[in-house]
Amino acid sequence: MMVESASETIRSAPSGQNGVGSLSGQADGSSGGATGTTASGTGREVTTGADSNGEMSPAELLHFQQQQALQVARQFLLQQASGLSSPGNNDSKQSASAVQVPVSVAMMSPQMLTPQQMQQILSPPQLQALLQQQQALMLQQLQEYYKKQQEQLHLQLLTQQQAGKPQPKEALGNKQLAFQQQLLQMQQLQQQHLLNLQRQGLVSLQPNQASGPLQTLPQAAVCPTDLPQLWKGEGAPGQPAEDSVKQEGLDLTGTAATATSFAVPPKVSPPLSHHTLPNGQPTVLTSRRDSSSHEETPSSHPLYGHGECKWPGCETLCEDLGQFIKHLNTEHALDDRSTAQCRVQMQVVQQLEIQLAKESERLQAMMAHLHMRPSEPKPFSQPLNPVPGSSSFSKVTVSAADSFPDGLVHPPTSAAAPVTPLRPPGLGSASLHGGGPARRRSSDKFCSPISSELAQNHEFYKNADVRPPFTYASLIRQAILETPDRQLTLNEIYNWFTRMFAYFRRNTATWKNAVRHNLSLHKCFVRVENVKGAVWTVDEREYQKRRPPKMTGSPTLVKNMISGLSYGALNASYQAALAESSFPLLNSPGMLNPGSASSLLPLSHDDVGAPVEPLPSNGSSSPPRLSPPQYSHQVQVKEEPAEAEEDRQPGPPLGTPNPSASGPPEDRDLEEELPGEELS
DNA sequence: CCATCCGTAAACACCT
DNA sequence: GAGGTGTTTACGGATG
Repeated sequence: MMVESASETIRSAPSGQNGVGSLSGQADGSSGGATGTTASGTGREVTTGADSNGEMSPAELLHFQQQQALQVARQFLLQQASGLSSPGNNDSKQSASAVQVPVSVAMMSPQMLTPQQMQQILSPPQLQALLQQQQALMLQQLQEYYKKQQEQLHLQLLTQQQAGKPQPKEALGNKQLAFQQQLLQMQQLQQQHLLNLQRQGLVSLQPNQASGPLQTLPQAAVCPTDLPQLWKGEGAPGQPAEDSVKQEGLDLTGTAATATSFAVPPKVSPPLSHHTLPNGQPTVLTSRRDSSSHEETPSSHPLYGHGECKWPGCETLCEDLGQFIKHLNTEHALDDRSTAQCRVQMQVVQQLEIQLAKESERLQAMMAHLHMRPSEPKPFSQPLNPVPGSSSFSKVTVSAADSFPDGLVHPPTSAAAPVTPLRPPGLGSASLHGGGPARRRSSDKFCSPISSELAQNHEFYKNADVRPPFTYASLIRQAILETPDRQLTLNEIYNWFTRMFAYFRRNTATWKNAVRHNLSLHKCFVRVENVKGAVWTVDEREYQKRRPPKMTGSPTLVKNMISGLSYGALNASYQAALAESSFPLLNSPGMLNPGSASSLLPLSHDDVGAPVEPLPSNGSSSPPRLSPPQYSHQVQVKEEPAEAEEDRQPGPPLGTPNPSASGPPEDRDLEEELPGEELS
């Protein structure tokens, strides 16, 4: 148990009842040895009739769009492979524009990469850019489609009138109704598609821009952190949440109507509303079936997984798909509430997109830097490349790592390799390189502060229902260390989890159990009796003991990457790459590395004092937790460490449970200092 | 194949 | 008794 060589990451749990929709959307339970991502590979090369005209059904059109997206992506890959990628592509926007390949051209691309392959090769930002562009395109075409339909309808009406045929009113009405239904159908398809994409984490759509990828993202009127609450709130009928959404001015209905028209007045007969919904394919990038959404996919539904409804805030248990469909039709019919929830979801997507854009920028800069391309200084929050000589990968030392919060620099040797965008298909993608997607095995080698990573991305985790790529132990530790007095009650730990990660706002029973389990199981967590009760502290020594001295990059990372390309996994991977590099560092006995000594300090510093913004988290009921800085002045000791620790801390020499009580030599002392230091 | 780690589930005890 | 807190065991998946 001392050696925590294994994954330091929290992988997507197949078990939990619901898992993250995004993570486990595809296969229930553990069935997915190759979980998810499977189906998408096939049937990919479909060449749908190019002219998306009258004949094409909405579903086909969508499918067509998806194909186009894939083709464009492939084209992009080609460009990259041939080194065409302009160095200027530092941010996703540029990437996006750079990818503007005429559809026709894209369609002709000889490259036949599977979506998985592309995902393996393309970095998240790249995918993001590609998909966003494609979505914009898609929306445009959909709009055209709408127009055509309308024109057709008008024409029909006109001709009928001209013909003087006394068209029974009902007939007209029926036609219009039919048209409306068709529109609605398409809209739902769109919505479905968007949801799918969003769940896959690959794309999110800006409601109010039908075209034009990635642009100034209109800040959501709703605070991202409110979203989860909104969901919950909306779950109950007559909740104010819905109203709040409306009054928040989410005028998406008007502006977004073209994109995702949730605004369709529910005058259309309900029955048809949901038939089209069932079945997006949880698989990555969706497959053909996905688009041909009229046929029921018997086995899956994007809103159904692990036996429960994944409609935001719902989680109703449904034994089978049929039951779920029923539930969907009854509980989530096309009504005001559902519409409002969709709007909220759109906001979620928006936020994710924003976050993704940020991350994309960062990644681009990282890659640019590691490529040694003259990357223009990005407006990062992070002061990277302090290391002048950093240009040489081989020489990245631990100290350098300090300066490399995000740079997943693999100090020795292979550092360069990971960066290359193109890699043997079987191997991990460069973009997610080194750090390893979900697991941190290789992390030791990477020296970048991650807790900082966590801090930097905490906005992301806060809003995105993505499982953080850290183990429970790491997270717990982080939670505890983030507090000025380095101790938390169980409940406070819970609160931290829910506050920091959207993912942990669900399945509370599961992860709370895991938290308790970890607290009890790991020696590094020390329970200290308190007046009020008990608080938990971290024994850094023990914690560090867990880390194995040697770990090198492993192919397993790759595997993870490949297998887990779903939304969560993708992000997790990305995050993990960044994150893992930091946590470990903190954890690792810095002593091992001579150079690390210096870095250890700052790092742990970073770790501890991580700039985690306090951010009013409406999410949790937790008492407003101040950021360390604000806290510093507070009372250090919640209570004197009663003598109740022996039970847990029998013997470890340094095991003084209460950090503040007796500062264990180096580490602890250091850590103690950190807060103050950081604060000042 | 084995050992280890991790996450999850669950049973149980204790306390409020 | 219900619920929260802790502890412990068991299991399966992932990994080296």
